[in-house]
Amino acid sequence: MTREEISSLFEEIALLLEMKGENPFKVRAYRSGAETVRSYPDDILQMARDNQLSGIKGLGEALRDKLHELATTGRLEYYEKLRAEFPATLFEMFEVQGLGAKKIMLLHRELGISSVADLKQACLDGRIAGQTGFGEKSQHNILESIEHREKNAGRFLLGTVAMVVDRLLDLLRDHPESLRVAACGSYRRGRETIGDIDLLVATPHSASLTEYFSTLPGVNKILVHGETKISVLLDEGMQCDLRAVANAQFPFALLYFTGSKEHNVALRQLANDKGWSLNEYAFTAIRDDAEAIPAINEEADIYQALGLQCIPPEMRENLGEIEAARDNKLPRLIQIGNLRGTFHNHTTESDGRNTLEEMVEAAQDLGLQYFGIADHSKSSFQANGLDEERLLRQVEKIRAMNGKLEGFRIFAGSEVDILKDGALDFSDDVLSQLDYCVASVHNVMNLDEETMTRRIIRAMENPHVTMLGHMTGRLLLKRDACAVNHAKIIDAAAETRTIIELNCSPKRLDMDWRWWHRARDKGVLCSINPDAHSTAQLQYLHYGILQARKGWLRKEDVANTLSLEKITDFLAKPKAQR
DNA sequence: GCCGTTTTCGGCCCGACTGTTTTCAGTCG
Repeated sequence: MTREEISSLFEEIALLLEMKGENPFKVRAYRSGAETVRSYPDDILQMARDNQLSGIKGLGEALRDKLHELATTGRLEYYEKLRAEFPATLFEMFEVQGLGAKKIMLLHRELGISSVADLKQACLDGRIAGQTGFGEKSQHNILESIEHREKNAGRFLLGTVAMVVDRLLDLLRDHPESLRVAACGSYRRGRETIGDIDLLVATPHSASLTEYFSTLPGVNKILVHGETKISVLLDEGMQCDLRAVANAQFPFALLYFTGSKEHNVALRQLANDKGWSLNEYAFTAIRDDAEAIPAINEEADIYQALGLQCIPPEMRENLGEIEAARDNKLPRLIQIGNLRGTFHNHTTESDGRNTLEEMVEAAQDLGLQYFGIADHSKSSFQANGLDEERLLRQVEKIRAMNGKLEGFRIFAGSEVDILKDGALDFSDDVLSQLDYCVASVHNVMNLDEETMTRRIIRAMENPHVTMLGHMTGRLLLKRDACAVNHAKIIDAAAETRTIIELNCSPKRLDMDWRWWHRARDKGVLCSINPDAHSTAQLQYLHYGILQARKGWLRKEDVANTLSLEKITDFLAKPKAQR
């Protein structure tokens, strides 16, 4: 068993105990045990096998024994017995908003409900309202949440898909007959959620590639299997289509399967104007007076043939990019290599998994010149937020570390909670001792649009608020964005010289790419922030770059492309002069 | 179930919100 699997197993035990109505502190012990296993900075599995676990905080005698059993036998009798007490489908009910262990067990006991499907039927029959603790409103909300869940079924986060795609592309490259491979579709366009994966391979022997693909590890079920196309269901639950084409067709297929559909329609119209048709295989002359068809080796050649600059995949949404490419006015989009630093990162001091030192080292390994620490503030109890005293101690520590660093600087900040009325969780006096601050909403997310917008703008008006964190609080596929007036907030950001964050966590990708073009034109600066809770999550920057590119952002629109010297000057200036 | 210790058991991060209820339990962050 892997560390991650053991960690999830402990979490599942916590859930099972909750359902049994066990002591909540016992439940918490398993949750924190799961976290300890997940983040322990040494080979904890080997230590478990060697019975060397004593002295690890959060792992007492009971959890140590269980960890030892898991590490040596791969099984846990305690868990298996616990698991057998409940129907397996009961767990999916936790995905319904507003339902926890208590209510799920009540519905199971009173109405025999043991799956989301049962639950939906019971709502439709009106059997939920009237149960203890449930009324009409609860029944309505449950139904709404189930429908939301159904609507998003079969969609996946960009970050989830990226890992699967990387693995499959590597396997395809391994095949001796594959010449070029690529992922297309909404994945290549950097959409924040993905329906299914579209892969493309150039090969002289299509059939052997599709055959090979059908045998790859992770392929769960074959849906369609032809000579040039195969569709499979992967273990992760997503559908994946592979097209195998001749090398000469590759650029056309790449363009066609990348889309978007609307973008392709517009391109075909341009081809028609030249007397050609355009499909996934080639240009074909369709009129006697057609222009000569140039040689096409790359996707860029197709755009050139149509009289366009090559349009980056992220921009292909038919939102003005074709006109811009025709007029030679495409923006020079930001690239990952333009980033010089990043703000909004967490450490073990609040709810991160790595220490300040580890996070800084990871940032240096990435080649960054500066790194901002913004742990949670005191109101975020659930995230172990820092109070004034702990924050100022952290600032002191950062200042001391900076004294020993050459050509690299740590900026001391805070992710300060925006309270319900728009006030901040720290006084101006405390905030003024920081290098910068990210202000974010973490609670009372259900205000009406006007109140929420006013709340956020009030926070931005504070002279110490450098940037606004994850503007809408959305959790992709899980929780809708808060009601906010984007346009008003963008205007206020321009007015108050407040940076807006592009939060790169694949769960958030917030503010949404659709608004960045407007923000850019208003002169609002962006900060591409990973919201990293571990060293590994610094890689989230890649997703942020994709979103920034979708939003037409250039290097000069993003604050953390500034050199260390320039960003230092920038932060030292009063907000109004930035 | 863990921790700290007043070594044998009591305390364990807090608060808002919701929909129920008629004073509060459950959920969520």
